Amino acid sequence: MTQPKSDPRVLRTRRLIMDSFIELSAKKEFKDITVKDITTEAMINRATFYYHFEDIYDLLEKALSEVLLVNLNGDFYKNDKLDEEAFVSIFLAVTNFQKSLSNRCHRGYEDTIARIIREQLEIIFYKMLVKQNAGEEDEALKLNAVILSWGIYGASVEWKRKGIDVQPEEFIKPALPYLLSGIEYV
Amino acid sequence: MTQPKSDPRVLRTRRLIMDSFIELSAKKEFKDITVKDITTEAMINRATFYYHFEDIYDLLEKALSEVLLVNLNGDFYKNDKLDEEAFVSIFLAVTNFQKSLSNRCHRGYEDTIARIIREQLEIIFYKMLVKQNAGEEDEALKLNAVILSWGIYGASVEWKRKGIDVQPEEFIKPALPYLLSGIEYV
DNA sequence: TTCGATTTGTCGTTTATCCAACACATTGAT
DNA sequence: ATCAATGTGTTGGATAAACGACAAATCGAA
Repeated sequence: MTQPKSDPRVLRTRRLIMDSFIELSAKKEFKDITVKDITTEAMINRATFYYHFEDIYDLLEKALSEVLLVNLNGDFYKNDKLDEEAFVSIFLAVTNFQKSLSNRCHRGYEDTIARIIREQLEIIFYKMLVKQNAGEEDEALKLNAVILSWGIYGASVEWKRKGIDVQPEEFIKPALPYLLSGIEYV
Repeated sequence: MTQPKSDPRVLRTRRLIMDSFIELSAKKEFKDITVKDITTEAMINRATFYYHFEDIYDLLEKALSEVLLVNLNGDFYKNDKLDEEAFVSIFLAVTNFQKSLSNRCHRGYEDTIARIIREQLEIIFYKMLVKQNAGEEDEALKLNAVILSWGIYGASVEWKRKGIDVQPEEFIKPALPYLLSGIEYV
């Protein structure tokens, strides 16, 4: 994992690349986007791309993570504790994210996207659990975060399967007790 | 005179600086704008500013040149020849430029602005004269360009003195024969 | 005036970006 | 199947940008 650099040049270049990629994603499918397209749009050298990203899949991963994180942070980070309201708004963020993706047509990468979403959820849950239960054993919190992330992600998949006519709130609220049964530190 | 560099880093940085300066000019007066302000807004290092510009006056000069050139190129470069229509549209560009400047409040730099406008006009006229009279003696064309630039610039000053209720077209059209008397290569 | 704070230019070093070139896929048309 | 064109990923050397530090200049208030 690359540690976050603070050099302005790095931040600027990564932003240019990310924005260009998201821009292009709105026009083409992922499979038709080349590294050359991105670097041309971003007006940076192609070699510079490889300085920051393994390849185009690495970029996809990081771009998706970022977009999802923006979605998540906007909403629920205000009250800082994992109550019912927090779970509902996290679930809403995830389902909104899935909807916006299906517009952008990243077909053929559902499993990649799934993994990214779940990993990000795990990170978020772990952070919130640490805040809420300061001083607890790390491993136990980590395990809880894993379970919660799989649970919420599974719920979003199930919601998707049911079709868009079901409101996410109405779907998740009755399911929450089941998801939380067996969770220690919430 | 610095020769135009083609390195993308150079172009990008200069654009960032220029845009930030123009941005700031809309909010503050020129005298209240510091190099630090500009580089902070542009998110570039202060030392990098001095790599591209002598000082803030150098930037003012180059920024004004560019803005004026954009004004000029947009309009009249289509028909490529110095007929009456071309003179009218050049004059319009200059007077529009002066109006937009008086909004942006660059007080105390009227003479600098004047010089820049005239120099740019000279460059434009020379280019067009070269196109029109391919193969003529350089010095004669240069002289004509100088005379034309002073003439048009003088006319714009005179127009400004008269107040904005006079339409630029109506002002310049009757004056053109006087401006052009004694010009050889038009 | 004097003092402190801010701005201005400059410099040497480190780091990110550019560039040209390369071998190796992948693609698409004939 | 072949060939040309295009994309991929990597390298080494050149150059621009970042950074911290510095002395000098400018400004404003005590």
